[in-house]
Amino acid sequence: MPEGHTIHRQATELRRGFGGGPVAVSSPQGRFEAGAALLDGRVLAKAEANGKHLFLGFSDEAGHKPQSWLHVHLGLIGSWTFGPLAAGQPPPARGAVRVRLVGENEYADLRGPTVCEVLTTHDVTAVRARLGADPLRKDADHVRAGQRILKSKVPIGALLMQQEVVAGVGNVYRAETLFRARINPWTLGKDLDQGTWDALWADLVLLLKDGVKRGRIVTTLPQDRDRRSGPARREDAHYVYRRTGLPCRICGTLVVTEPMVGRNLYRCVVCQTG
DNA sequence: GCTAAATGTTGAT
DNA sequence: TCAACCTTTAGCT
Repeated sequence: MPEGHTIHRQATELRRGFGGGPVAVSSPQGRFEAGAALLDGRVLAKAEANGKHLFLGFSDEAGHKPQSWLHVHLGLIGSWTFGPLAAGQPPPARGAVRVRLVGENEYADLRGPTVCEVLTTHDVTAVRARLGADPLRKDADHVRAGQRILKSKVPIGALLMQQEVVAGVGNVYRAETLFRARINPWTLGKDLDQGTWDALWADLVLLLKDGVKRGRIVTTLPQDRDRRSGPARREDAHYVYRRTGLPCRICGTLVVTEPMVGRNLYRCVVCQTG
């Protein structure tokens, strides 16, 4: 379920499990053999996420700067799985493993990514330069994103999905943050004001951080859930995302879905008039 | 148990 | 504009 929070979580897990030590890199599936050979046996020096992009930096020796990077974008169905290494036993064979990392005590398998390639530090800088403000990064420039949004003739619902504007937000977060702000997703960027953008950004920071902590996306406030106490159940996690035809948690109007730039957009036409 | 759709992006046509 | 990626889950029978 890869929106930005997932990738940041995985970066942390990879850093914790493999950082600072040599990593055996292979491609059981065979589609990344040449790339794997470039990285095999080197030390994982960095693991960081930028929006939905993951960058693993490899160096020749511990403590050195990385010269080669594994760049991964999971796309729609890509995934990482992690597991402990049973002594002397290879990790379980299941599905098409594009990349396998084997460290001292654990392994990580990558399946189904859209992007999986080896880059130089220079290339990594170029990829990152194309990305917009990431709510999960301290170096995020939300003012710059706002300048772009507040003069755009594109609907805010589409702008939030543009990774060169805001990096890490996907279909779930865009639908939910716009509902929480009661904003009509079809409102053009230029028709928003600075205060509205600042509030939207603050909410995205809050939601994505919460997503990293939980490992899943929960956007509802406890008082808006069908069961108002205890942990949020899956069917209680969202206001509008994938709730087509169900009553809005606030006003009871049925949630509608309609395509926006080729993706399903969910909203409440009564609550979201801002 | 089966089928369709899905949190996203790239590259070919 | 469309296929590919190739897994997971929701929804149906």
